[in-house]
Amino acid sequence: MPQLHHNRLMPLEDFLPTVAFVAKSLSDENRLRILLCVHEAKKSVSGIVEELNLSQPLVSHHLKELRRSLLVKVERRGPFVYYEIADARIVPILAALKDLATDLLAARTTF
Amino acid sequence: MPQLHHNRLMPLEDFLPTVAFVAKSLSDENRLRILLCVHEAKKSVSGIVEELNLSQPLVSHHLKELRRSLLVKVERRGPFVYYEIADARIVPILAALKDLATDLLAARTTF
DNA sequence: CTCATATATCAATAATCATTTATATACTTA
DNA sequence: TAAGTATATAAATGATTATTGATATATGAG
Repeated sequence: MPQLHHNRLMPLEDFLPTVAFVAKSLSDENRLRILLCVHEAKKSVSGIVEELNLSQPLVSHHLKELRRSLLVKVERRGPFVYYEIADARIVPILAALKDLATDLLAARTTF
Repeated sequence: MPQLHHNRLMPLEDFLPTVAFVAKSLSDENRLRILLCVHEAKKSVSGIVEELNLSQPLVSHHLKELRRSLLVKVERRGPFVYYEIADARIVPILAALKDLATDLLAARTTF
């Protein structure tokens, strides 16, 4: 088990491609809805489709993208494929982005 | 000064378009480089151009996008236009994204 | 094996976007 | 006003992407 928690010692600047890649995965509203959906509980594709009222190919497409960025985990059980959030820390990060954005908007519209 | 800090009470789900919009602004490596560049100090466009070795129109283009998402503030002084980070809280958020992404990658490559 | 269902992939389309080159605008100085 | 510099915008291009409709693959039931 070599270097545990080496992450916090590495400068942010060296990981900008990685950060940009993850941010791109978070840059679509439907993907964020799917991400929060599978954060509540492990969900099948059809479950997500019904819950979010999106087409099945669209959900599969976005799930593929979320898999590419490792934000979700997959598990096949019978004919169903279940997705769940890979790391719950993404949610407070999204909340922090929301807080920041709303503060910036509030400051912008305050005269 | 109506409802201060109303943000934390609002559910994340209601702000997914906003979050997606900000995330899109963070989804380009050059924009992230510019953002960190103007985080160090207030910088002119030409200063950013030299420091990052990007073309001037490209830097102007990305600065426009960062302005659209309110992540940077602008100030004209003489012929120079200075940009600075609008809210320093974006940096720890980026660091958290980096930590999360590297952890996910490490877990992925651990067998 | 056949059928029904769950999910993934393919093809096509329209839209968005990053980048470059060229040009326009804004400001300062002489 | 004319010239020079700083920045922004425009036009063009190639690349990526979100979405849809059709089809393929995979799994389980009978």
